Amino acid sequence: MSADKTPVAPASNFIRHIVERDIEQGTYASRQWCGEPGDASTQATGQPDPAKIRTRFPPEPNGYLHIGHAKSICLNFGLARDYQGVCHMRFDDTNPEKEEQEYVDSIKDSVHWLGFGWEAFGHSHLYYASNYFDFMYRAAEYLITSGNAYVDQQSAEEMRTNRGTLTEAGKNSPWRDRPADENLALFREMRDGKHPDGSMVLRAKIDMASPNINLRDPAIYRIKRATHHNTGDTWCIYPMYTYAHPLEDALEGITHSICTLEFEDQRPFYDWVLEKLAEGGLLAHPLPKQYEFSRLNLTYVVLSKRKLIELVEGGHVSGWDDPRLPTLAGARRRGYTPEGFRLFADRIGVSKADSWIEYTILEDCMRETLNESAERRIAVLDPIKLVIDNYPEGQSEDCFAPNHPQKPELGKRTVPLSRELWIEREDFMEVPSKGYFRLFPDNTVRLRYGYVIKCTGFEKNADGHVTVVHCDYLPDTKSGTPGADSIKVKGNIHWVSAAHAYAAEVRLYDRLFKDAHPGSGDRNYLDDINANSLTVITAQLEPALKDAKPEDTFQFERHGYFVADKKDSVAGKPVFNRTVTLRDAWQK
RNA sequence: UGGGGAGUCGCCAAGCUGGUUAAGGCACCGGAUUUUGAUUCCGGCAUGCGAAGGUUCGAAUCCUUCUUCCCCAGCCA
Repeated sequence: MSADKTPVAPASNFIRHIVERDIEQGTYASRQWCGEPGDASTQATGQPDPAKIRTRFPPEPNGYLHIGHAKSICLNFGLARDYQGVCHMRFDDTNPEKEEQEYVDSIKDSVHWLGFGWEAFGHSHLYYASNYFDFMYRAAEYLITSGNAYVDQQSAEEMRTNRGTLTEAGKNSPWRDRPADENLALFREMRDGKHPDGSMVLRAKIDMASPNINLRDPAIYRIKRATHHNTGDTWCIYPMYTYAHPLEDALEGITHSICTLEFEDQRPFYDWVLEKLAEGGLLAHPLPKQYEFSRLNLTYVVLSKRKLIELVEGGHVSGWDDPRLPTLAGARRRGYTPEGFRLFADRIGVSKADSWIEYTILEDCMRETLNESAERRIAVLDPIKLVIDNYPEGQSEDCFAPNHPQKPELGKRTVPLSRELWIEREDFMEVPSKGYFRLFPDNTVRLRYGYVIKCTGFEKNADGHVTVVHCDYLPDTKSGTPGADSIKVKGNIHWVSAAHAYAAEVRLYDRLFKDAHPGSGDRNYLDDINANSLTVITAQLEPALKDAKPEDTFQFERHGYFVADKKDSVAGKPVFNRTVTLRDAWQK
């Protein structure tokens, strides 16, 4: 069925147009690539770059990836894939205080899980900003000697006041016109640990009166005595993101540097740095260009790093991989699929408009991919006993259920039928509501893959709750036999033999927030938490489910998609997480 | 009251070097098939492109004014 469904090419977007235009005009055709990142003279020894374009996914390893990152990953790696390019996996690790190896590992894992890799043209394109510290330092010295940077000894406080405001120009630092050789000596002292943290900073010398605040002599190097996860204690000065990022891109031969809208104001500085270093011969044209797109906003979800941390540390969820969290680790445990995320990324598109994607779009992408891939199984989540009074006690027989209705090649499995079954509580009504066509007194219904039965009665307990439903089966109506269709019934309910069922823990997840825009208005987003986002039940499952392996996904027929939990399942005793329910036209 | 962005159907989003019946997806509404009230299939769904003027034979596309929303004053990224 998927064969005749030609995969729809991702919708066009402004970034694709730019890439296509650049390829057509040969904007980057003259780039040299020596096989690894390097400055102008190093790359000059290389060959014409076999990659038509180079993009990069540059997370800071200071947290877990979330759905918003998935959009960026699909964009950057997708572009490289579609235009014979390469996407570099790059860790932007310029702030040792916040970064850890643990995050590096989980990020790599998530990118791979999403289906992308960084092996191309015979090389592994895994890079770290920290590997460029030597070059960044050298480039900073060049900026100093060329009169484009100076060491400022104002306090952070003074720098802030002298930066001016959005509407007023800033004031020049008293150190702004220090001679280059003094700046150079001071900068070297900074590097050599002669000055305490925070005592001075290297600043680009641009324009304190610029209407763009980011151009009012931005800091590019700070003193910070911290052990770096990669370079250890080699350095006590570290470059700032705004300075480091364009250099990283340039050294790696990145053609299209794609980031989110909030960096738009930063672009003039990005170009400024690159241009200055190109003038000095440290970098070669053509230089990378930065393009910005709007970040993902999802209804009912919170994606800010700060809030995610708060949810985890505040104990509102069980950890970074809690299935209710929008982290990729959580989504994976929830049973969300890489295919679903890729479909989602294609579906929501890329633009510069602020937007809120409806959460159901994501769910629908998961349903769509899971419907295709997940085998069907039977599970009774809210069990009530059904007794077939005319079925012999102690007897049982096999019924045959296809593993996938649209894929007969996946075969069938047997499910045992006996006198006492578990059925879904909501599949019986003492007094049927209008349009209800399942079980109620005197109604006939099919036991899916089994017999047609007729409801003959029911029992109630003292509280008035139905405890047992009674029925008779019609012997000649077994599914797959010639008489199966002799009686037409509208209702079709699933069941599990009580004597053979596997009673398992099943977690039913719902959205973490009850408001589409958590924390909007003057509310605290924590007050919008849905108190019923997790329901743990004991369900009665068909016997075959006992052998499910961690991360096996299934459709529990008439319910939804479920996954055997990655963490809490043990051999022979899997527990299941509900990924997403099936659509239900009836409940509306 | 500085600078940078964005406003096309309920939600996304093409189109924007002027000329198309204003793509497509999701949602929604019909109807068909169906041993999942699932899936699949077929059909419907913007005289309208934030607003008002203007240019033009012709404008979502060009010009002017207005309006709404988002981002920026870390030695974070």
